[in-house]
Amino acid sequence: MAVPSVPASAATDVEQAMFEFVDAYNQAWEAAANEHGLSTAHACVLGRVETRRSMGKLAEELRCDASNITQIVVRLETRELVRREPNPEDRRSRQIVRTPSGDDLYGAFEESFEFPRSAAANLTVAERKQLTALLRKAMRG
Amino acid sequence: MAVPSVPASAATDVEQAMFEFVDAYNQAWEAAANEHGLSTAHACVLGRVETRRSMGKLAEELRCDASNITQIVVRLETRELVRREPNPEDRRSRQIVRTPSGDDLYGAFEESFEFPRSAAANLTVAERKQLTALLRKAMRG
DNA sequence: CGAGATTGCTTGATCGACTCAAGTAACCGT
DNA sequence: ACGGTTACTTGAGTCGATCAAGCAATCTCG
Repeated sequence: MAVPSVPASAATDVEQAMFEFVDAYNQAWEAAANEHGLSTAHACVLGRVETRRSMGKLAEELRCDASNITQIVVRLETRELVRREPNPEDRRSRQIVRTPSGDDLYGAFEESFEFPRSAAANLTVAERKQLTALLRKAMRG
Repeated sequence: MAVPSVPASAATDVEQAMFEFVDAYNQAWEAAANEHGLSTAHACVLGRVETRRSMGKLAEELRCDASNITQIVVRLETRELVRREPNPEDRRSRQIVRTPSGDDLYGAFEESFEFPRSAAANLTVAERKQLTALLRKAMRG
């Protein structure tokens, strides 16, 4: 599915453009993940643990239940893409880190997720600045 | 989860802004759906059938298996949000239509999905035009 | 016309993602 | 040191998604 969607009849022109952009982004993101044998959930987690993080922090950042994270991390661990290390300062907690092969895989994934890069490349320097400013302003502010 | 994500370390400024925008959009969309007791999949389908569509067309538009659509439409039908009508021109095919209460619910959902509207409202008319143009250009040409 | 392929959808099996409730171990406060 | 809280795990259950099979309607072409 992976389609935020809004029927073809989407309101104004900007709104339509926003929808199309978001949809294209989402699609490209999912496709890139799949290319590397990652589900979107796995890619999310793998992305976050570029720097060491606890399970709880991951759950919070990804806005889901801790038990969901457990499950995903376990699968990533059996694929040896991440490791769960004990936290010497709090033995309840576990620190998740990418393994070197996790780094490689995620690197390859990012590489093939060229949508944002190529979107940026379609714009001049000035336009990029403008777009950044407009997006930020649109998002409330 | 619902986080396309890219680690905090996301490349350039525009790319970061794009990510944040997409993420905010996705989140708002999902939240609006949930507010009305809709999963994202249900909201997708319900949105599409504003105008009559066959199962196959839905599957194609939403890029998923036909059996997935069957399942979702069945659930929507038991909630009386859509109806499956026979297609007199091809008795294998079924036309999906929203019921009046489906219309109401989807209307309420769209109403509460104010992200794109308010994003647009944060911009001047000229800025909206600019943003539309930039997004389209970024998306390839 | 009619047998064989194709199309449109449904069913059933299976898996992953997600949530919730319950459990366990470690920590913290008094 | 006991009670409550925190960090995570486990188990049950649901939904979303895909695949393989099946069935009926339609199409095709000899």
